[in-house]
Amino acid sequence: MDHTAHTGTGATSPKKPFPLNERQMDAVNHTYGPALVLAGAGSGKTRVITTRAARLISEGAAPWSILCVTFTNKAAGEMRERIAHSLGMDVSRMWIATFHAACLRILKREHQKLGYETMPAVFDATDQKSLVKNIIKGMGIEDADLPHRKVMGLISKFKNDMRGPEEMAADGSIRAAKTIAEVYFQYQKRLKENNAVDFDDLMGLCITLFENRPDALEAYQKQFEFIMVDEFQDTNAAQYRLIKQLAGERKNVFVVGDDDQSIYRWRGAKVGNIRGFERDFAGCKVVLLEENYRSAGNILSAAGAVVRGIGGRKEKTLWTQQAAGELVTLLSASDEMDEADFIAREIRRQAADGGRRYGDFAIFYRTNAQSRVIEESFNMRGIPYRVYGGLKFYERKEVKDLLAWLRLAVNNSDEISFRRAVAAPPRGIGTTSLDKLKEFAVANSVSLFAACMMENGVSSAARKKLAEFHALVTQIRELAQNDTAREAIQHAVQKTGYLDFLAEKKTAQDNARAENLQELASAAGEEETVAEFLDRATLVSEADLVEEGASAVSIMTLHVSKGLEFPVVFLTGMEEGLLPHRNSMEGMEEMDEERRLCYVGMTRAMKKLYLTHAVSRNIFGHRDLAKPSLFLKDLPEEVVDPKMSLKSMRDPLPRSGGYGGGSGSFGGGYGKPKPRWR
DNA sequence: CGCAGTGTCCTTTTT
DNA sequence: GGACACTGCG
Repeated sequence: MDHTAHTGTGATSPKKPFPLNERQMDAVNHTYGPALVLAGAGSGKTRVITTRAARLISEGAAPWSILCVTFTNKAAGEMRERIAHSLGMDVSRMWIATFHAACLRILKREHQKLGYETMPAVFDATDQKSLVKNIIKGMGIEDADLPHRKVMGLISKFKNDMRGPEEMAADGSIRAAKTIAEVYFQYQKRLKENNAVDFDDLMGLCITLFENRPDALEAYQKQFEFIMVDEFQDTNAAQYRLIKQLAGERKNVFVVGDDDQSIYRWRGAKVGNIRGFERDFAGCKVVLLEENYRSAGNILSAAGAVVRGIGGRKEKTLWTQQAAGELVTLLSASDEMDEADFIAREIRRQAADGGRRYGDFAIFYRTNAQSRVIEESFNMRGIPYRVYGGLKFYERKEVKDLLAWLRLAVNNSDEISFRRAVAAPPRGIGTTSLDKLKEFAVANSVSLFAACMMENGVSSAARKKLAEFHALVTQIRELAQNDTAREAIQHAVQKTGYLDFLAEKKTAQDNARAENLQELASAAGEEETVAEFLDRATLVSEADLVEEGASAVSIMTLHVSKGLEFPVVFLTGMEEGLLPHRNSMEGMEEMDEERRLCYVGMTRAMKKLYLTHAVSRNIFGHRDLAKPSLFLKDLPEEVVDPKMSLKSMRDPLPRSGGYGGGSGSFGGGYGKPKPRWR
């Protein structure tokens, strides 16, 4: 591949013209004991990790003695490939995985030691949501008084801090702590009844296992002679604990991170783990990677200015041997349509000139809701694009419905899947029958599924239907045991009647849904078991789906963009309330995280960076005036080329009020208001 | 019991 | 402009 198509992780181009620099070599050659690599954006950290892993193996380490934890499955796959390529050998026995996938793998072997007779199912966000809502409802509380979103967030946060319901109840800083703690308690109980675990439990259970069973811990400590952790700044307390457990006395832990790219604090990530590491692994080797191989000089200066003022950060100054390159274009659009149109025209122009391909461009935004306008503009002009995130493929209704059948077939105790499958396609079993069935199941301590075949007190018509349903699931269970995942899905689509159900309706949406089911079948491997496929389906992330060198413009949130790189980047919606987001503008810590998010987006750009903002934007269906983001004020004047869209010049202020204190000015940001638009 | 139509609340960011 | 809960009809 000669063209600079984007690659997935910080892995950068497959073929590096430069040899490793001195500091990179220093890190690569570190063998025993703890090491902390502070790696700035684009400083070649992936290369350091893969080169080191390859070196360890070539010097005699067994592939399976290396545990390498990454942030996305995609990063894991790429690292594995690069190591295999550089060694010219099979490294499938190396442990390269996300925390979640690695823990799942451990639990598959060890779940019985934790009291699970059969391997529990992994509930995803949607399943969690149904469960939590169900519990809240069961407690007789209105959802408005206890938003399930908030409850889920708190439960997750506590789990990631390894704190239980009791600790939550006692936490004075939380409103309605007692009630939410009760939901937490019920939630754990119900998970167990469903023979299920959630994402956070994957880590929590491994920690518990290692705490309670020194023999198990010792076995893994012995196996993992070398541990490497990528994106260390985004590890949470539980993950860090796990690393410490596995590192044991040997302490061969090599972590790579960048506190400037810590953007998951809201999810429990602790940047403080970097400082914690220096304390817990006293005397660890510290390597600072500051040479950036990705971005042109002006991009780097602009990005650096955004995070410079953040308190308590590890001082790093990225530099590059590359030329300054083009100026960073700062576009003021009059509204979000105008913003989208500018981007679309700019991309089409550059693609038509032959200088760039559509795959060279990426568009980032803070919230998923911002994608729609951009899509519309692209559709109008026939520009190919792919949106990552938003409604995820595996969370679409039809996909979830079908997966529910498979999951129920594999795990008969899974009540959430039962309820979903029994209702899709509709088969005349409604809330009344299900309530009765549930009552019976609880009274007799059996699963809903088992209750179908018993004297369950449901009306006879419904009972017949339940028995039919039971038979169908049993049939699919047999398919699931004998067929490959792909075959099983194809059969299930037919047998459940789901395809016929969609075919009857014939709306455009139903056709799309039928196609999605087809896509689901092709997503399943031909050599994969159903159980394997279900695990994979639960743990895929958005970033995993970003295609290498796609011939379409990539559109995604800033969070998804982490680890990627593109020749041309548009960072949109640079407005107060959006970036920084209104919900994060209160606290200092939150604001700093917004800055880092901005920094992450900017540092994805290799050759050219555009920052765009709109003067007015439709939000919740109401048009609001938006001030340019205060982050723009930090940009050094000499690297920025401010522009106004033609529409804005004609009509810069559609309503009274202005923005940032005056038309054409950015509130005295990077110097005098002297727009040099062309 | 299922569905379509109406009204309400919204929305950060995701492994 | 959308997800989702509720309602009232067939």
